[in-house]
Parts: sequence; C-alpha cells; structure tokens
Amino acid sequence: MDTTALEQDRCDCDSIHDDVVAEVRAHMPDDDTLLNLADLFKVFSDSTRVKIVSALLLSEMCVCDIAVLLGMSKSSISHQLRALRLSRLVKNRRDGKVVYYSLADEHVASIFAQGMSHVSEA
Amino acid sequence: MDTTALEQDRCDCDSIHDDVVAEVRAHMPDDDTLLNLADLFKVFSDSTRVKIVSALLLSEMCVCDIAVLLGMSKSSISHQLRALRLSRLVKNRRDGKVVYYSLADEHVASIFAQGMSHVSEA
DNA sequence: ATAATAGTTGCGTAAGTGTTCAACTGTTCA
DNA sequence: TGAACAGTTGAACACTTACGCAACTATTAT
Repeated sequence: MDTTALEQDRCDCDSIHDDVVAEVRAHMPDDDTLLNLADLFKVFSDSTRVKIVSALLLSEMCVCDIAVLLGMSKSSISHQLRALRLSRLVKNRRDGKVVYYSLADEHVASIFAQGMSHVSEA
Repeated sequence: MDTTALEQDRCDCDSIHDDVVAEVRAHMPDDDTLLNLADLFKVFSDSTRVKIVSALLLSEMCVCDIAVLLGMSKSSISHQLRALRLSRLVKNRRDGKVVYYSLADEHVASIFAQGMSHVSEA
C-alpha cells in the first residue's frame, strides 16, 4: 500500500510532509480540549463582554451600573452576564432587589492581561 | 439639577451607584483598546483556528499539511490562515509552490498557554 | 508552451450571534 | 395586598461568519 496514494485520498496534493503531520498529530492537545479553549476565547470575543469584564476587574457592580456605564439596556447586559456566568467567568450575589456581579477567579484577570499586553504593543 | 433624575434618563432604575460607575469609568481602558482586545480574542474563538495555532506551535507547516491534519479542505484552511495573517498572529514564507506558515511571535504562545491552563483546570 | 500542482479568492449558503421588545420572576415597601 | 423596581428570559430580527465550490494565480517540470 502506497502512503502517497493514501495522502492523496485525503487531500489533492503531492508534497505532503507525512512525518511532520504525524509528529504534530501525536503531540497536539485532543479535539475536546481545543474546542473548550475556543469556547473560552469566544466569551472574550465580544466587545460588550470584554467591557463588562474590564469593569468587573475594577469593582463589583450591579446590572444597572453596568448598563449605565456602557450605555446599553439592562436586558442586553443581563444576556451577556448570563454567557459569562455559564462560562463560570463571573459570579453573582443578590442583595434585596439588586444583583451584584464580580469576577469568578484570578484566571480571568490573567487571560485579560495577557491579551491586553499583546494589543497595547503594536 | 438632580443627578438622580439624570441617571434615570439613562437607565430605568433608582439604585445606581454613581460613585462606583464614575470610578470604574475613569480607570477603564478606552473603547478602542477594548475593541481591539475583543478582536484579538475573536481570532482564537474558532476551533479551526485554534487547532491551526496549536499545530503551528509544534512545527511550521504548509497549507496542505494542515488540511490533511485537520481533515478539511485546503480552501477553508487558507481562509482561516488569512484571518490569522491579517491579525498578524502567523507569518508565511514561500518555497516554490509551497507556502509554509508559522507563528508570528511568542505572544501567541503566551495567550494560548494562558487559555489552556484555564481550560485544563476544571 | 503546456500541464500539473499548491495555494488564494469571491460567492452562496447554512448556521450562529447580539440586540431589542415584551412578558415574566423576585424582592421591597407602603 | 398591590404597586414599584431590579433583573431575567424567550422570540424575532438583523447581522455576521465558516465552509465548500469553482475559478483564479503562481510556480515548477516536461
């Protein structure tokens, strides 16, 4: 069985570097992990959510505070907070009618900071 | 002029914490920066692109290699590499008919690693 | 020059996403 | 009890995006 023919079954090109592909495949994280990673970054990929995180980095805030701060409706902020909550990036506590949100852990700050240092470099 | 009335113009709620909002607003990064940050994370928010980055972290590869590795068409890989290139996260060099891609800088690895450590924690 | 091959690009489509609106829950206070 | 308010939720809409197809460019080899 010719391996070149095999590769051609998978892709319409000759000059595949089989050894490189095999080596990389053997050492790459598994699909599930990479999917989770993409999902994590997806949460930070919206400017509204990034602004919310950036705000919570400075202080705990209620939904209304954030809505005023960003000049957006409470509804949209609540929707985004839900996404952040489901990803366990923020937590909340209720005090009477008011729900206060804050960051879930230090990791959020690390990821945010790492991205910031890349952005404010160019 | 009543500040409470002012806040109510902006949001249908009473219990705004004006001091907190003002303080956060004063110390938050500007909108442009946060927009760029969201755009950066957006590149990492797709599983195909994450897989590509994860592969290039291990070795320089040509388009065809990546297509075979991920079991996808050269076209879609090329599309995603374009996105990565426009964000300056990968660079490429041509050797005859073959175009080799590799990561643009160390920052990419840092961001990737930071995210990975958060994902493989739960 | 012609054929073959690696890679790119524009288009169409299907799936996904953010915002708004309206209706809802839950808590407080009179 | 009922009015008022903070917040949540689901549906609908507009908008975005990833993929494959087909046509294209660029490079090599005959």
